[in-house]
Amino acid sequence: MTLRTLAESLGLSPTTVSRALNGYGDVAQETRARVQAEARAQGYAPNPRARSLATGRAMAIGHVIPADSRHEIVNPVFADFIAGAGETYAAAGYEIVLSVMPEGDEAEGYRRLARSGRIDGLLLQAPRPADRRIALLAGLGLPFVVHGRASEEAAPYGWLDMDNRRAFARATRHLTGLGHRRIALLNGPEGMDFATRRAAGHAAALTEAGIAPDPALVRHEPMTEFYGYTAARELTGLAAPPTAYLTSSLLIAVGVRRAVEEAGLRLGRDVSLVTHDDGLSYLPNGTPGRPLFTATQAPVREMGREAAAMLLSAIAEPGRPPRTRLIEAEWVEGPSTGAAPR
Amino acid sequence: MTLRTLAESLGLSPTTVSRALNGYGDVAQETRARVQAEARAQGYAPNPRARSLATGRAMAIGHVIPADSRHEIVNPVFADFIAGAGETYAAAGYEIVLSVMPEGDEAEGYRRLARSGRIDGLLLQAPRPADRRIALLAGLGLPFVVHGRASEEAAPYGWLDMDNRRAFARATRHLTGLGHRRIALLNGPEGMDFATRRAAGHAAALTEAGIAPDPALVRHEPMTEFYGYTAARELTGLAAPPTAYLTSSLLIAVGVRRAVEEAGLRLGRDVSLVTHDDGLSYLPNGTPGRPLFTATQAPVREMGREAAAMLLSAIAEPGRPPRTRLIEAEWVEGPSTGAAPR
DNA sequence: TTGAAAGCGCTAACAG
DNA sequence: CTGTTAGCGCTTTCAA
Repeated sequence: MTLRTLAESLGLSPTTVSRALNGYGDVAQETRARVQAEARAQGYAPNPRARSLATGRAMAIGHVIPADSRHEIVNPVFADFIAGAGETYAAAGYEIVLSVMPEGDEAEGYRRLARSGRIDGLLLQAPRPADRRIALLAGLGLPFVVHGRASEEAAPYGWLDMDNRRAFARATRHLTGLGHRRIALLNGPEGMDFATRRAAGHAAALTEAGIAPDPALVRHEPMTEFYGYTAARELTGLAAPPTAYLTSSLLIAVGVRRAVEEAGLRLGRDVSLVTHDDGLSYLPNGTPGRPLFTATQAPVREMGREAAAMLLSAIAEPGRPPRTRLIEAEWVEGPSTGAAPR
Repeated sequence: MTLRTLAESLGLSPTTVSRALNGYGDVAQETRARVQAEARAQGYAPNPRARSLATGRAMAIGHVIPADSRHEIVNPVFADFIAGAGETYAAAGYEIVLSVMPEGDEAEGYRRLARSGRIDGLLLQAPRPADRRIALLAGLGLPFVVHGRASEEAAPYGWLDMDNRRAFARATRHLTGLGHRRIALLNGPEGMDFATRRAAGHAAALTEAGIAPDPALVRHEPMTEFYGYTAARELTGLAAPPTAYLTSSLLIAVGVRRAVEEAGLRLGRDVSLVTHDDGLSYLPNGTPGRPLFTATQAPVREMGREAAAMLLSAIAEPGRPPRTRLIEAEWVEGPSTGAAPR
């Protein structure tokens, strides 16, 4: 079932059929109706490969996974983000092409991807403060949007980020407001832009409260329960242990809760905890209205939808200056905080 | 930079250049070397769209995400599986096309995807015991491999699954061997094939030990910490509470641990727990050699690699009877079990 | 309002 | 061993 066979069975030329189907003007109402009816009846679907070759548009967006990755797709944040983006793409007729980028020559990988013509745009995730991929992609002329930011990148580029600094400052302020002065930060991996911003927010709020940031209370690790557990164990064992914890993910918080309880303390009474939470469907912070932890919550799925929309519009209007969007995290009160330090 | 311009700059015909580049025979050694050198020098990369149209192969594999999904990509199991599969695809020059399937007319969605020519094969995840998608895809003639099985599907089809029944029977047997007689099963969502098989393994091992399965001790829910927590709370409150727990995921186990500890019991002493663990990089069961929980462990990433290989070979040799592969879970001893019931 | 013709960039018979 | 010739299925000028 090709455009041509369909045209023949209608006694029309492929041209007319194509125009009728693609909603171009200059086709008689009646002809268009006939064509559409026949197409539906025969179950005709245009071949995207051919269409793509003819139009030059791939109708697909690239998302990249580093091959070695423990931080990308495997982190449910990215999966939820992609799921959200996928909804937007699907509505616009775009597919997602997931590219597994071999380790090593990253630049060449991106270049190949751009040249390949398989995708019309790229969504970049997990940027570092001085991420080279941004200059690279800008140079390649492939439209892209970054999920997160590269804080040290001077040139303008499109991004959508959560206000990490503000969320962590707010959480810290909440804790200083309760009288806490030793507030540990169990952050994500060092070198990630979001972790840098979170640390900055924490430090700023401490300084604001007249507290000198204590490097011994700030940790950077992959965001797993085990890390939260071991870090909190060590911290509870300090001569002057923290009275409050700020954690970068629910899993870290789970680990902290465990260590704290093993140390004979109770969360929300002896020790306070605020965590960041990406609102993951797979890792819910309790049930709605009944959170497990006090948290700053980001709508990751929604962010995926929105980033995708930004990218699609960048593709549709090349030349436009890139847009940026900063999302505010919500504040969710749970039982894990509220207590003044003992 | 097209094949033609490259050919012109070499003074050869596009045909020869194409053959030289694609490793066909019938090209002089020297010509081939010259062509390859020039291609590299000019940074030539063939246009996959054109190649795809000419060959009829898309060089891409489809993975489907239901639009409503809380069970698919958002579950890190699927993400890790896809990451593994992606490695295999990448090595063979294939991309992953992630299709977000709108809710509702699923069948039509798959049909469209098959007709679209965007993909050469499909990897199906999260099957139900009587999953209609299998007959549908078989009818469409699109090669596919199922991650998991549809137990009630009679016709042969390719699949790769973990031996859920056996893993859960083994875990249960381990617990009955310790003398436990009230062994709760906190399973995954009802209706998923894997959950059905896990329940069957649990029941079989109980029966084998002369214990009548107690429906009150078997639960089905999404695999979150909250579920593990609430279910275990209820179970610890029973007149005759379970002395051991078998859980379908690490997050459930985390919830159980919490409920159990809140009830004043200690895991591994007062109460035993064995969990299933998919070996996720994002949700590690402790660190290697130091697990948090005793577990049956499946190598999900590796399964992804292998399923992808099966699919690629099904694509390469159409007509071959479909292959199937059953993966054994490993047994990992942790501190959460080992105790006889009190 | 419709159709003919010329590609999009590549592969694959078929000759030479 | 190399080149000529047709397509793959669709879009898109340009004429009619």
